[in-house]
Amino acid sequence: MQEMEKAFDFNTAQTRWYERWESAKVFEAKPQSGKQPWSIVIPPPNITGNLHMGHALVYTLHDILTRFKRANGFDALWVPGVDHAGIATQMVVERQIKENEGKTRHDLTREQFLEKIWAWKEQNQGNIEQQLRRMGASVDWSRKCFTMDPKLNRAVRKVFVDSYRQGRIYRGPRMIHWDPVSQTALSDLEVKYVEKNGKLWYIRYPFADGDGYVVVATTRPETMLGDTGVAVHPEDERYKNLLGKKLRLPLTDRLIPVVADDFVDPQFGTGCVKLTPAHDTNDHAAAKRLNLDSIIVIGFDAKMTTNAGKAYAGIDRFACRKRVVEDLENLALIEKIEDYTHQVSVSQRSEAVLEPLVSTQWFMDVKMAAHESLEAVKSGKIRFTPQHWESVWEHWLTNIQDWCISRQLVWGHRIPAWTCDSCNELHVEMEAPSKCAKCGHQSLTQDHDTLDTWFSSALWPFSVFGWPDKTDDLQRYYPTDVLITSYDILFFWVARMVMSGLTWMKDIPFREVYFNSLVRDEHGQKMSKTKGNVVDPIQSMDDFGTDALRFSLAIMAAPGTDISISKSRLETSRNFCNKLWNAARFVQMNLTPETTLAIEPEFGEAEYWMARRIKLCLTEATRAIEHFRFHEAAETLYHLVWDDFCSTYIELAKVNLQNGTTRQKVAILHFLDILLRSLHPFIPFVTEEIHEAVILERLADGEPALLAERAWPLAEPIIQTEGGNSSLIPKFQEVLSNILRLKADNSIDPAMRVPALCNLPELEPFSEAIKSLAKLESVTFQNGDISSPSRALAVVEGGLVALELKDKKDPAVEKAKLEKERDKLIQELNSLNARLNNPDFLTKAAPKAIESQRQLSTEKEARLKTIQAILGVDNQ
RNA sequence: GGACGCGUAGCUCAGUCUGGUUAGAGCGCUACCUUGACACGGUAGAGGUCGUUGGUUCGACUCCAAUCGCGUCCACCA
Repeated sequence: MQEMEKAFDFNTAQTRWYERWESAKVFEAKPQSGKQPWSIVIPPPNITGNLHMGHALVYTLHDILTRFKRANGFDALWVPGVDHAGIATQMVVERQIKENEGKTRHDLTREQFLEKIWAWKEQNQGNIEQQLRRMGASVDWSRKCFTMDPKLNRAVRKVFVDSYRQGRIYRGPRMIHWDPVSQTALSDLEVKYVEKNGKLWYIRYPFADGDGYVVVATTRPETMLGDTGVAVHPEDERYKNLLGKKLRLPLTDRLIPVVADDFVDPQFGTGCVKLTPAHDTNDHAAAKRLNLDSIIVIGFDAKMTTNAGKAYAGIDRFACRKRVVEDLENLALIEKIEDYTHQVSVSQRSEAVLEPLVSTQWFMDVKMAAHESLEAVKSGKIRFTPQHWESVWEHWLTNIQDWCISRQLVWGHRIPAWTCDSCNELHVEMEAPSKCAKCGHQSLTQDHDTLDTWFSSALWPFSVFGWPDKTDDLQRYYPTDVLITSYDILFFWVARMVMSGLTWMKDIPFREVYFNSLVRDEHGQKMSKTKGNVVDPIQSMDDFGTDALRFSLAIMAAPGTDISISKSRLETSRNFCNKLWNAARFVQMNLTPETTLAIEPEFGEAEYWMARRIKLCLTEATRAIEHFRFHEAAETLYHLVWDDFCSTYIELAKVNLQNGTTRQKVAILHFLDILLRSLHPFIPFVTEEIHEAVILERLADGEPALLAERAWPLAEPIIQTEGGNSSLIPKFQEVLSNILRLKADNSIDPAMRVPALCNLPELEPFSEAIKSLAKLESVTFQNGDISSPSRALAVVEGGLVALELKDKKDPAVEKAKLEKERDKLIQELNSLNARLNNPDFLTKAAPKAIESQRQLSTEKEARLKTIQAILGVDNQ
């Protein structure tokens, strides 16, 4: 038998056990097992990514569920994988090339650049995978996927081609968000609005004929070079007479009309809006209605085009802004300038200020799929936890716009579309066509664009199982059971998975969605590098152990609330692991080799009580996990171990451990075994380590040697045993703590042994325990009055305890304590009795409620009587 | 402009959906204890009336309304 160290050493346990589990294939799905399947897919982390607290939380919750299901007899499968993360990865590698070689991506061919990214990917994918192992994630590595694997790429092409043929995907010029830094189009979702302090320039636009001008207000003066009209509200009396008049657009030689459209807010600015259809979403829509021209004055490089005029062509848009304002000022065409805070659209990834531009891109029409997805949640086929996300879901899907899916990046799934070099005929095919279907020409060029990263993520719940092939895995594990993810990708990912699942699998991708919390710092602040308050999960695991990290996250994970992670929380969890470790160490030290789990234990009062506590807590924990109430489960088990098992049961069992029969000793082994199995999903390493040290060589025949393979213990016969007097242990606890309190109140050295008395003879069997735990000279149980002037008294449920203190007794202290308790009781009784005398309460409240209040009142009366009696004695 | 979340002990948070004992936890704090599982420990204790106001109810931290404060998301106000 190996000796257990005094403190749990998490460092060695961590690597050791993951390797054991992995090589024993504990985490691999077992389709042939005949067990009911249960599956979950990982939200694939970016290959650029490093484990952060958000990941740590998501993986912890995944793993708790997966291990829990596995232990409950399911063929549990957790599919791991990573995401290629188009823009993010390309940006990282670009930066690296710049640093190492001083080159930009334009100095490389597409192929050279791609090669470098693949090399980088090979180098980095292992990093996040290793971190997943450190977390203890029980994923099935044999089914690991990468979003750009050939298998998944085929699924992407299949969806693209079929969607195109069904008319769901189309190509055309549309106004899109252009990122001039990353040089790509973005979808609406990838746009972030940040508040910036800017100016509102009021510019005079002179009438073409005669004197006078109108004044327009703008935040972007440089776009005026592309203006093709000025709009006012049709009902605006100030400007009604101007409709149809021509204006001379300053700095150009163009004449533009004054037009009416009701999108104009007469209250804002001057009530006149300049229209730049090529560079503003609103203006673009208005120009369409009003039949105005669109003039592109800003190019994809964010520099002014030749359309902007000789004086400005080639200048960057922001430099041009300054120039335009100067020029207008020189012409006295600036009416005034106001400070103005407004929302500027930037790329969520690159933070670059975006330019709305008209560009030819690929789009996906998602109206139909959105409608079905809405129904799936409304009808309850998919359930959200917390539920309030359903309203967000509904709002977004009801107002959904077509999705811009093409990106001008090289890293990603290349669009399977080819154009004939001769006749320009478009071919959308799974494979490159050998010749043009229209003219027979053999030279075709593939579209240079790639797909939005989320396009492949959307297919994840079925592409990982080999779709479009009808594989066994797909058959068995789709739909998955649960999705656990962060709410910030509700639209990006969750909605798109549901839409594509319903479209391509004709079935939902998962039955339940649990939105995990945001992890914040110890003061509830969002973590950010600039604030410097980032808590690193790797560091946390180094300092406190993986189990401590996992347990901390789990016990804080109340649905719908944020998590504050702090050093002190991690310490608490580490201490808990250590407590469990030491309890086990104590058990190990006291057992003989012949004490095994094959032996049926003999129960006394303490054992019946402990079994009841275990059953109650395990029932609660089971229910809690099934309802994603991980914090409740963790907390319940925490107190079961610490308060019930360590503080109460072990103390009571010490006598039996020293002198008892084998059957008496084996009870504690069973309890420990059950606790280990209950806690394993939360803290797998320490429990497995203890299991090896204490349980392994005492297992009953046929039990698996690894804790990770053993069953969830709720159905154990050992904890279904009913017997004993259920009120005895709580009474014992109350008596013990009152004796200790009397010692403390009377300033008696805890080590000083004095005699004690108690008039609850049924506690006689616990006299040894009480004597040793309270360090008493003796403890006598007897019926009747035990009060005396030389004894300190305390009232317990149904009786009294007394300490024989002789002249050390401090009557003033005792009197004050009792009076305080008496006053409190009187107050409580007053309000209780007022309620019980209220006819409305008696007629309207539930009988159950009335009964419990009555009982309470009776108990309090009894206690009050006892106290009054003692006070009476003292007063004499 | 909409929608949502949060406001409970010094700190970080549970509890509120399903109204009913004395509102809980961890950390921190006070006093004491190195007792042979554990000082990453033990014992005893102090500390909140649940943002504010009003309503519903026999009864509200819990339900409703209003209000203040904080946070988040969505939306084309130049």
